[in-house]
Amino acid sequence: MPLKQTHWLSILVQTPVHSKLSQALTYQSPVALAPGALVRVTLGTRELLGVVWQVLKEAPPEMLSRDGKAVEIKPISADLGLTPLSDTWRQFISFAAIYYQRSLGEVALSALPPQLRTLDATQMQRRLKKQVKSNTTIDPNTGEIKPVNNENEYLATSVKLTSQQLTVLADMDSHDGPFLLYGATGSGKTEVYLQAANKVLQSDKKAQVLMMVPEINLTPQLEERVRERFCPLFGDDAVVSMHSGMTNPQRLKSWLAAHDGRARIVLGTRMAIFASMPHLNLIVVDEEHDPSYKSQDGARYSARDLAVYRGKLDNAKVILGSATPSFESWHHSQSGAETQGRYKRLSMLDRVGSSALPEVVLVNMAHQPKKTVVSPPLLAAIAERIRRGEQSIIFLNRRGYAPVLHCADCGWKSECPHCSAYRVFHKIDRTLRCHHCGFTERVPRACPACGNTDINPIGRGTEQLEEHLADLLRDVKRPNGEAVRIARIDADSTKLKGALQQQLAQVHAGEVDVLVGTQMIAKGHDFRNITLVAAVNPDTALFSSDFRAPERLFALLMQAAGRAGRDAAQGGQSEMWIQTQHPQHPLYIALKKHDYAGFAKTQLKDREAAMMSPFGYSALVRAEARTQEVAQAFLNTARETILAQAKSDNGSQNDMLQLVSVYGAVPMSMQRIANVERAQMLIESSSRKALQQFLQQWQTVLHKTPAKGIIRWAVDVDPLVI
DNA sequence: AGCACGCCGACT
DNA sequence: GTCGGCGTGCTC
Repeated sequence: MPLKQTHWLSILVQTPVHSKLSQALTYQSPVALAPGALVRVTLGTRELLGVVWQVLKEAPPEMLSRDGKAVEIKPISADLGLTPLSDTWRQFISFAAIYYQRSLGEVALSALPPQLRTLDATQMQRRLKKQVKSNTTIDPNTGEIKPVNNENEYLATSVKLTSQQLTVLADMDSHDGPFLLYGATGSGKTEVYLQAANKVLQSDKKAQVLMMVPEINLTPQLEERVRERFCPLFGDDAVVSMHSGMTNPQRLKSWLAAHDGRARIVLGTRMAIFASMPHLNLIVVDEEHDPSYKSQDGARYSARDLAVYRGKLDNAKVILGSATPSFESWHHSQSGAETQGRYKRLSMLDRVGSSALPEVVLVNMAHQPKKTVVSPPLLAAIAERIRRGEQSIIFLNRRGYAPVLHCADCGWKSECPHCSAYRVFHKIDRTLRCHHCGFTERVPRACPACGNTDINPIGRGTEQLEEHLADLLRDVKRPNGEAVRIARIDADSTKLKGALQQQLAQVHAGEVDVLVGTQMIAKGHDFRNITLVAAVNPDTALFSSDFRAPERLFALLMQAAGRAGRDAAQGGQSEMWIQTQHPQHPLYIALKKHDYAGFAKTQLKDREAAMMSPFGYSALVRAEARTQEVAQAFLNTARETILAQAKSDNGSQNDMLQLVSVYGAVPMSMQRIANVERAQMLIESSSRKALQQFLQQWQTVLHKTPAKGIIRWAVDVDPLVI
């Protein structure tokens, strides 16, 4: 029913890119609303959260439904009454949606806290009132209620900055950025972030800072440091967290605090890049090389790349920090005509307290007996640490007891019936578990194929390594004569909530002598008393088909090495041991010299020759179906359509296609997961612009391609693995 | 994506 | 007779 006086609005709701409703919908409102306002609207029988995207100047042209009747434009149900989202926030969402080939509605709505979708207007108002209350404190003496004092006196920190930290901070003051802060582990990057943040927050009463970390559970120390530093200055609710481990009410609370400007610092994982921060002045991306900044579901965005764009939009400085930057960032921060130095590189090569980086020791496993797990020299080195009362970390990137169970008689292997993968043998509960779909069974007594009772594990995982080390070290005694204490940290040992924190605390308290684990312990943890870090079998990544595997291995080993000798007193005697069949491999040679720059240079040369990122751009289309044929046929049909279209069009489309290569559909490297077949198609271009243009049209073609039997499909722009 | 409508099989 | 299976189609 048309209202007497009405305002026409285009409004975004949660709609997937697949559906016909991927565009903004039109509603009307009796009162004027600004773009960015949050409203509730009806869609069919449901009531949904909507974001006002545009205010239309006039009544929209009449839409006709299939049966020829005019589609009625409904009024909105309610305005939630929040401050509208900013123009730059909306621009940012638009950019992300276009760049990553998703609908506006999907990106905008998934950028908001989930609970906002369920609250109606009255619940929202109640919530806001509560929020105001929590922003006040009760004076313990008078019982008087007063607002938190946000204009606290400046607390001078007792931290003494190194000269390189001061240099870097001065450079950040005098340049616009974005900055690549290239700093060795232990060089004091975190202190630079805190100082930079402090400066911004002190100089502008409203300024906000966004700090991103790869995984917040793994870096509680950073959160602690940020709170310790800034809560006394700006109040307890000036620092909020945003990550998926929080409950929905907590997430809403943090989001609202950031949105209305009360939160001065937002500390979060990749999702925090979409936080509404009206006075955003600084973005820090810690460990910017970390793959977890790239989302692997829904809109597959890179929070690191988006951070650079958001900084530009919001006129905020951007600091990307790492000891082993992504090759993309490294390349972009090179001075030279080619890259025009898009980022400003700032280096901090000395460790605080001038503790040396640990010495890298390579053990040539080709000279060891065939099935050696822990070589005698490494074992001796570990034993030596135990006798001295020092700690060691041993890395193995395979959890479970053994990656596969095998029957020597008939050749049966413990394949997962639902995936193209082996089920892993877990001795601890005598199960075979698929690490992809979770399918679990008791270990069979005899070979399921031939009945032979002699079935054996092949290879080894952390569980077995822990057992093996306990055996090898059983006669070694600690300084006080007690037996060795060995612990294991991996996804299995930390399944229970809080288990990780508890286990880490044990290591910190010195209750563990040897820690066995997967890469989850390589990240972010400062263990003071660790003087030996060893990678037992890192070679697999050297010859992986994944072109980023060497980069990741190098970063992981550097990071792992950084765990050792954080204490200046022990820095000199700390060691990083690597057991390898290929001690002459350039990666290990570079690692031995702690030569990230040299390694990056040779790797970037290879990538340039192959026109890979950052010299070329790519996207993947992935399709899932019950059969591989159906998945591939869908992709190939779409490909033929767009190629035919371009051929018949002699103009711009054809020109664009000259710059883009579209390859045929192939099975994904993990071809089948949980009985779903997966196929992918690679699209490459030397021009980002051409690739974007192509993807734009590709999107419509894909939508029109018959998708019978297709479970889902999605485009992944700038994929991590090809 | 939800959610309703709709048309066929085994149950209190 | 009804509960419920998931196929088709619509939502400003």
